[in-house]
Parts: sequence; C-alpha cells; structure tokens
Amino acid sequence: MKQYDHPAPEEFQLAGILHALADPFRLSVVQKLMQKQPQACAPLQDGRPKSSISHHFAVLRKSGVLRTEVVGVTHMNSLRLQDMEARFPGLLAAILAAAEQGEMSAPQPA
Amino acid sequence: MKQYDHPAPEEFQLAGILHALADPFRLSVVQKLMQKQPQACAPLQDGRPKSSISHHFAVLRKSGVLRTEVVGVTHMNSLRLQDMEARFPGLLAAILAAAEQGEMSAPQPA
DNA sequence: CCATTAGTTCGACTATAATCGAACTAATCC
DNA sequence: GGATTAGTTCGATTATAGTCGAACTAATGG
Repeated sequence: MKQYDHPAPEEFQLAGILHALADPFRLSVVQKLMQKQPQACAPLQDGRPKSSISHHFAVLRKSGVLRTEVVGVTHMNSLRLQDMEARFPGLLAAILAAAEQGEMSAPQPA
Repeated sequence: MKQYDHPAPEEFQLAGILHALADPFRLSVVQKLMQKQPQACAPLQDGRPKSSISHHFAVLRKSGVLRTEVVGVTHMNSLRLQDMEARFPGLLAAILAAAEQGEMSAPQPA
C-alpha cells in the first residue's frame, strides 16, 4: 500500500498553484472536491482516458492543492484546505469564489 | 495615437487571469505596479529583450489584469483594480498577498 | 491463483507558450 | 525632415504542457 509524496506547505509554489488551477478541468475537480470530500479519481473523470486524469491529479498533487491517499484499490483525494490556508491564506477561497462567479456568465451543460 | 483593446470585465476569464499570473515575471510586473502606478513598460523590463516584454504585457492586457494607455511615445500601464474587483472580488488581493508570502521563503537578490 | 478494479507509467505525438532578433510604427525633439 | 525613443509585430526556434493508447502494478474478490 505505497503512498504518494506530497510537498510540505513551505514548499508550495504560488506559480505552481496558479498554473494547476488555470486549467478548467483541474479547477472543476477542485470544485467537485469542495462539494464532496474525499473522492476517488474515477467519478471525476468526465469521459477522459485514465492516463490524462492521472496526469491532472499529479499536477494538483505536486502543487499542493490536494492529497491522495491510497485506500485499498482506490485513491482517495482530498483538498489540503488547512495547508493551503496556512501557506497562502484566502487564496483558494478567492479562486473558488471567482470560479463560481465565472460560471454565472458561462454556464456549461451537464 | 491609437489605443489598445481591453476586454470588458464580463469577458474576463478566470483561467486567463490565473495563467497570466502563474508566470513569475508577469506576477512581478503586477507587484511593481501595485507599488507605483502607472508605469511604462521600459522600467519593468528587467534585462529582457523588448519583444518578450511586449508579449508579457499583451498576456496581462488580454487577461484583463492591466490597461495600457498610449501617452505620447510611452505606453502607460495600470492595474485594472476596480474592474478586477467587480468581476472577481478579492482575487487579485489574495494572489498578491500570496505572492508576498511566497517571497518570505524564497527571497531573490536584487 | 485468476480476473477485476483503479489507477500509474511510458512513450509518442500535438498543442500551446516563451524567447528573441529583425524589421516596423508612431510620437517627439531638434 | 532626420534622429531618437518606446514599444509592436513577425517569424523562427525552443520549451513546456496536454492527450492518449498500451503495458504495467497493487489490492481485492471469487
């Protein structure tokens, strides 16, 4: 049951986080995790092949946005809300608030 | 004295803004504009060739982060603080606060 | 132990973005 | 009007990212 490496909060790079969240799919993953946490990768997959999903989760993980815990056969993802808040207070909240604003003017079909 | 196109606040894309600010040079431009506004491109140039600078300013302009006004022979840049605040309240402030946090742990020499 | 599930890793390909020199433009100054 | 200043645009090059199939791994369930 080998686990993943996660950066410590001191290692978080603002550029890495902004880059991670500048991708619409990755941002939507974060939004979905805000609503329900933790979640495995599979339900967030949105039709994409597994290798792409794996890549996007790795970007989010390496930036510090989320943590992945291997639980049996599934990989459970949770947002590192406390760590993010400790390192960059208010950042994630502001970005998620902005993401909701953004959806007002550009709603996407289910 | 032709001027530039600037997107209206409703057209701002969160992804575009995050992408614009995910670049260390561009973020530093924004930080410098926070300290002194408006400023021409030249003093922010940091040794890079003019064509690169022009590119980075264009990215910031198209994302909505700053406005460029042609004033005689110089192009004066200012942050679109009100527009940003109207569209994505608190976002820029949170990112700039995070950028200062970031500099705590990774200070760069003058 | 074999099949299944859930996801990773690899490698190739494509797409997007950054970099920079060179030629250009538009306003100012003499 | 020629020179200077400040920046743009173009085009080529390189670098970074995203995409996806195929083979792999690790845990679970029969």
